[in-house]
Amino acid sequence: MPTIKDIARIAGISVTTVSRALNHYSDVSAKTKKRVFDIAKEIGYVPNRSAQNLVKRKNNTLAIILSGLERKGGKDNIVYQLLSGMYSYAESVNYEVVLFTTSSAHQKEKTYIQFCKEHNIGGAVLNGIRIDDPYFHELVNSDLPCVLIDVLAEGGNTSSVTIDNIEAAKDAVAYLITQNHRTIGMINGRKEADVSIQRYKGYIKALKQHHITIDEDKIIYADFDEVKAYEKTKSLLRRYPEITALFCASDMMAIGAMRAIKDINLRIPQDISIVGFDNIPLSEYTTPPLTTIDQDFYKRGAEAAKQLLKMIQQEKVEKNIFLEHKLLARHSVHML
Amino acid sequence: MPTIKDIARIAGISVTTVSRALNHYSDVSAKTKKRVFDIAKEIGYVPNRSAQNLVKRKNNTLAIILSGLERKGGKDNIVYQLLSGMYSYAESVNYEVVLFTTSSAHQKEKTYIQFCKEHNIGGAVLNGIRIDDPYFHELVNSDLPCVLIDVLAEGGNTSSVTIDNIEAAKDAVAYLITQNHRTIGMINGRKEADVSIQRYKGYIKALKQHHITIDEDKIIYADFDEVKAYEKTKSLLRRYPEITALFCASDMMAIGAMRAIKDINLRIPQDISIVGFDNIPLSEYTTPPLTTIDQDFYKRGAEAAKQLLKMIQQEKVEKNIFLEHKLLARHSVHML
DNA sequence: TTGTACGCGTTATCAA
DNA sequence: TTGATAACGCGTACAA
Repeated sequence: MPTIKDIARIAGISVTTVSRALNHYSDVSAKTKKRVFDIAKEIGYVPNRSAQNLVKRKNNTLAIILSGLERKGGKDNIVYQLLSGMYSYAESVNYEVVLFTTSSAHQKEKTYIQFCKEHNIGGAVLNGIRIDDPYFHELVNSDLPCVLIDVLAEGGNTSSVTIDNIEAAKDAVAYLITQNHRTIGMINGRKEADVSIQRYKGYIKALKQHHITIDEDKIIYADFDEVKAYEKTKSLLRRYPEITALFCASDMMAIGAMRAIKDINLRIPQDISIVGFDNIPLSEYTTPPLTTIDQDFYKRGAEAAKQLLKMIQQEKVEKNIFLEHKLLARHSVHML
Repeated sequence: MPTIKDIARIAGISVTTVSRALNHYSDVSAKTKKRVFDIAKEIGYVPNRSAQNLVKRKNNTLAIILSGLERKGGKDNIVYQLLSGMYSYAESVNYEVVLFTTSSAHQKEKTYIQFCKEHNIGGAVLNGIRIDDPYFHELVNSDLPCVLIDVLAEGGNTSSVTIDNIEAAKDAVAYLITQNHRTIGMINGRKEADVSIQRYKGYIKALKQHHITIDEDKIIYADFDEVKAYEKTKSLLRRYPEITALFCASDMMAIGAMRAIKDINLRIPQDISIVGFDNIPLSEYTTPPLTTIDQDFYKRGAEAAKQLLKMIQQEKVEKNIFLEHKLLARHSVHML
């Protein structure tokens, strides 16, 4: 691999001059500069990033730390969208993105911080990290800029990009209520998850506003998992045949629930109405198409990267950025 | 950021010894070693990858070069699966994976090779790169180990991981024939794409084996795009109302075609049978569920990484690896 | 406008 | 078992 030394030797000048020419310093004669670039091109010179990073002590790289990149995990397309949005913004400002996963971290006993420092990462976007993950706290409490997806930021050098999950859940449930549903079950995610807590609050809020009695037994937790949602929905509906509608905290769970409903020979939406959350690509293709809360994960990723860059450049940023959401009425809800 | 120098200073020993201790060299006394690790932990030492890479001249990094990481591109989940599989294998052998996209390359006028050399990449997996991309040839003809997904390898230091697309397409069409279909249209991808050429051959082969007349006009190209498939299918079916079945070279196109069929008031599968290709997650949720050719992209990614590693380690490898495929009969095909 | 000299953090060579 | 020294490729203060 040719280096600037080679260019210097061939051109008969010093490496300093080569370096400055390559970096478009103003104090290099046009002639020298051209010569340097010609030679560089001719011998196929490519700068060595490691050497550059070493001397510059930074490397224009953002990390995205994911809770999983597992075989079955991508069905909802959320990670992809996030990555895509983040990548696109990073690219536009000449940054690169590297992936790191929680599984990889724990397997190698390498904390997120270690990974970031090793790689000279400027800042990290975190998605789907459980708040009981010790590595998570270590990172969030460090001085490394972090942007959290879907978890409200508190201390440290962190901020977040999310939607107003309370409002969104409230919108979903309120919609069911306007369609005259009064006995509405909820399929929630994980009790400890921030989004689940928020969406639970929104559910409660909507019911209260319409003076509907709350029955905690009609709220079940299915870990954001399609299969668990399937099973738990089955037993929920058997226990409470009076339920006419279901609010699900994710589309994947809604899809599991839809299958459960069909399997116990109930019709959607005539017997059971259902609304999901996320608007994943799949939700458009179910039968019937799923009414859901739309949120834009591509934009979320891009916003997160943008936010992160500001933080890296020490600009002042809002602690929590709330993006738009909207109710997308398709055909899984029936007016009573 | 603390360095080995700091450790050396605190421990009162040389950096050489620290380095050797950290790297588990056998010629360091247990006592010294322990002391080094204790201090390292205490001051929060993290090795600097850039420095390591600079001196070791290698990286333990694989690249995956993607044709796109676009907002709308991930619907089929293929890139995710590939990435997931590749990542999982790479992780198991302590390699890292970095992403690079064709759009990013062309936007910055940075060739794939440049990217790889800059980053000291050991080898690259390529997916979805058009063969008329000049950067593609530059890379494939270089000495950098490359593994191609879905494109047969020829010269250079390349190999490929694919399925037998001819056989797979033949299986799909033969299946339609066993269900007594005789007028079978094909929705293919792109005339120049390797997989499209192979699948075309398989389609022809199946028809010939059963002595069915081939009508090139019943083959259309929809660029692997759902919307284009929708439109082109509409006009195809109007032109040839005698068609009873469609073979699609991708599930996304099949999904577009299904919508077209419904929109012109034909029923699936009673009026038109349809078989797709890929077995993407979506295909299971369509109405009716799509009969398709199943291929495992997760495994493909893992296999590609494995292959790449062998090449990097100068082991002998097969030029083209063919993975399994199988016909997955769901409910979009009707027996005549 | 150009060159000299040094340092970034790490590993490898050789000698002690 | 340890240490001094050089080297990896590059950027930059300072001098010329």
